[in-house]
Amino acid sequence: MGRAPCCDKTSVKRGPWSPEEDELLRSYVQNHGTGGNWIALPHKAGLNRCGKSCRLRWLNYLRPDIKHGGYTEQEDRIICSLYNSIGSRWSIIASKLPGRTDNDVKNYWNTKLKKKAVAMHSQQQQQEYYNHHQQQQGSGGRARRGAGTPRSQCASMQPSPASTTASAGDAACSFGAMYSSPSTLPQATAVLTRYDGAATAPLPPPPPPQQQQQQASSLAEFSHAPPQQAAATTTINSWAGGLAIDDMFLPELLGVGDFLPGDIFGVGLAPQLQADRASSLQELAACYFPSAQAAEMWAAADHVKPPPQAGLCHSLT
DNA sequence: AAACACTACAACCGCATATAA
DNA sequence: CTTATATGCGGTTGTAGTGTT
Repeated sequence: MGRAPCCDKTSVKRGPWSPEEDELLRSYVQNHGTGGNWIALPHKAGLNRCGKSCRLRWLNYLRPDIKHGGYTEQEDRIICSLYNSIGSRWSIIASKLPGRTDNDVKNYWNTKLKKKAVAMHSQQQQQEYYNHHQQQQGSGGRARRGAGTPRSQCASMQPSPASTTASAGDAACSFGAMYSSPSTLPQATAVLTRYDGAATAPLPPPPPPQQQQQQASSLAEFSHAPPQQAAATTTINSWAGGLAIDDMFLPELLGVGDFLPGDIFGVGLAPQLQADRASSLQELAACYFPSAQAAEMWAAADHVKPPPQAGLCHSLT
């Protein structure tokens, strides 16, 4: 049959860790390692704790390479960029930030960064509203997204649908915000779709046929999604709508200098540059494909090689 | 000084997936 | 192949510290 029970949760200590417990766990792991068995570890280490709790304590707090607080501007941008692209995949985001844990990044986002994003998004919308009215009053000049707004971090925060948790009151996670003013988006703005089978938010109403065609062609042009699925974007819920690419930080994250819409997966890059960045691109691409099959479909489209088996998405921090 | 509100973050909970028996 | 457990992860909660009234 199966394995032995994890622990008796009624008899183990819970709540905050004491310095003594920390020291016991730290010294044990440093001397013996985890042994790949967190369940047995607390007993061996002389701790009256659940193995799960020990693992969490070690990974999120006691590891020697952990950084606490003091997030840099660059880290903020990386978090925003990745959240914008892949949603609340904290372990993936944290893996891009040396010394940071998923729990830490998650807390940082929920307590600080999200509020900043909401404020900036609100400011951006006000600006768009203002620009729209200026345009209607015949002042000429096309409304520019974010015009007059400092192009700083999180200015484009519009979390992906799948990142939402259906908390209707949460402006930062408002699906509608993504589509709040599509007419004000520059016509050339590319549309990025990503796979997420667990999209919880409702899809926006389908655009008129002409716009659908235009959207499909923009998808084909930039090839953000595997072509077979990109063509079916408007009919397959798994491709959870469109996400405006208005993000200046992914290229920095990926180490790509001149970023063009569509370059996330290497399309449009010079061959040499594409080769140089293949690893990073594949890592990110891996985040978009739920299965090896999808990755193969992507590979069959002759864009990039399929993500490695043990890709970014499967690695822990 | 006390009461209340807010913030930050550690820890817990539950679910999905991997894996051992 | 089936079942039960281990592990990893994201969401949520609890609480200590700090600021405000």
